[in-house]
Amino acid sequence: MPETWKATAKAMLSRHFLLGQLPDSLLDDLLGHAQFRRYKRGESLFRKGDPGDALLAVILGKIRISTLSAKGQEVVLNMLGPGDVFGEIAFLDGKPRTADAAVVEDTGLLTLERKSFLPYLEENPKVAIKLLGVLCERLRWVSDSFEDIVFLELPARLAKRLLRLTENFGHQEPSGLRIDLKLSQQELGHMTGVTREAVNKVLRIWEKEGILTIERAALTIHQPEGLRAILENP
Amino acid sequence: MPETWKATAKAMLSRHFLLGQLPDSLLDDLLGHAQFRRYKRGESLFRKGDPGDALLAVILGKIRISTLSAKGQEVVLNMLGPGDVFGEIAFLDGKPRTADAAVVEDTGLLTLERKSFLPYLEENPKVAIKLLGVLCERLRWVSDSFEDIVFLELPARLAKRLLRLTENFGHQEPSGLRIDLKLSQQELGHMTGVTREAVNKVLRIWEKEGILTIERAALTIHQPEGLRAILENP
DNA sequence: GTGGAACCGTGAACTGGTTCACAGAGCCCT
DNA sequence: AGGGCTCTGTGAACCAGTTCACGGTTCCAC
Repeated sequence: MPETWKATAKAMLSRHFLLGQLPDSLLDDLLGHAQFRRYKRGESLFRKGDPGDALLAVILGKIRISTLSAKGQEVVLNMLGPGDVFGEIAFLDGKPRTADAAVVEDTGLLTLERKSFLPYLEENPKVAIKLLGVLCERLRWVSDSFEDIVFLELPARLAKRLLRLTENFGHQEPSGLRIDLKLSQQELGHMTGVTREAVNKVLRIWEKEGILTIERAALTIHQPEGLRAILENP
Repeated sequence: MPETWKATAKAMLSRHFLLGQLPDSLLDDLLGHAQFRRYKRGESLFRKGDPGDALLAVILGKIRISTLSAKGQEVVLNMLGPGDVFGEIAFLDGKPRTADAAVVEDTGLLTLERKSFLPYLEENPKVAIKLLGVLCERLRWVSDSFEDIVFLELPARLAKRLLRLTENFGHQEPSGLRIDLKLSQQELGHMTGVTREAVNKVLRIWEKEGILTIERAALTIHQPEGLRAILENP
């Protein structure tokens, strides 16, 4: 998408659950301020504490949002794919970034700079209101994750995470839903706030029960209901 | 404050870290849409999942924001005092409340209804932008709490919480900073995601070390540095 | 193809925090 | 002023998840 990126990006944004409701002309305006760039897998986009203040939208590829503890322990907060928007916090308040963002596989991103956008925002309250919606959504998500980690124990947390991953990244296959993010058990541990070994033990139990099968960089869920059941009861 | 509440409320809001920067006329406008009411201690303002969509501001008194797990375990997310604003999420997106709010001690609240405010918002982008700031602030706070709970263990979490409480609710006394929220060790447990007994054990150690003294419904911190030190190392 | 590197599987010992159980302290209501 | 409450202190058994340790797999680069 070397030169046609604007069209693709517009199509993508207009499919966004909130931004999509904006009138066509406003979307064009927005894109007028934006830039498109490609990134290679492994690249770091920014780190927690960095001053950057751009808003980013994933056009294609996969992005990992994470944080490191003082002792180097990592937590993956989210995995993003095409259509997802991130970096809104620093973008909106101009303060340091709240987490790390890195490219998981080759990616194209839309970038919107704070300074080129703020004046525009004042004149377009509709856009501001949409953004309020985006932030509320994000806030609900984070609060939810918070509750999960204090209330649920590992099996439930892991089940929930896998279900969420299937929603965003699962392909339907004859044998079941396949998640083929390059997802090591280590990473799954980081997503659930737990060690590699603990994840392994739970996954193997589920494999024995026929709920899923484990492959190298992928998982196939045969019985999503099995996972849902774990969420419901003790 | 039976009839003069508008003046008091205005004074309070103008001291708010973000809303205070709004021009005087806008503040008056805002207050024109607001209502004042008193609440008795123990009253529930709303529960998670309720449809309510008002924005609330504490004029005086104390409010507890919390959630319950499926099995009835409670987590206190925050304690609010005069000048604090809450309920913005449901207010802004019109969806169900994300947590419970209850009155800890007799309280006066300013209430702003979503429907009477939304049209106004479209015409005053400056207010929308301030609200974006408020949401960013909240998002940073929640993300922070999230990291605390996965990265820090109990002593550090508790130390951090106590320091935060002294900031908002501590009185300076000859012997040290006194927190006299009616704060049972049970509640402290709820705030740190841990049992009453676990809190007790840590507090007693600190008492023996002279960092603080425990009274019935209060704590006196003699050496805040002691707590800060716990945050820094292992 | 082959040698390393990164990932997976699993078991044993350990640990921070829970659960249960019970005894004492302070509080408030009549 | 005394009887019940809720809150505190503490110890013993227990448990989910960690840490450590090590052997086996799969992948990829040369």
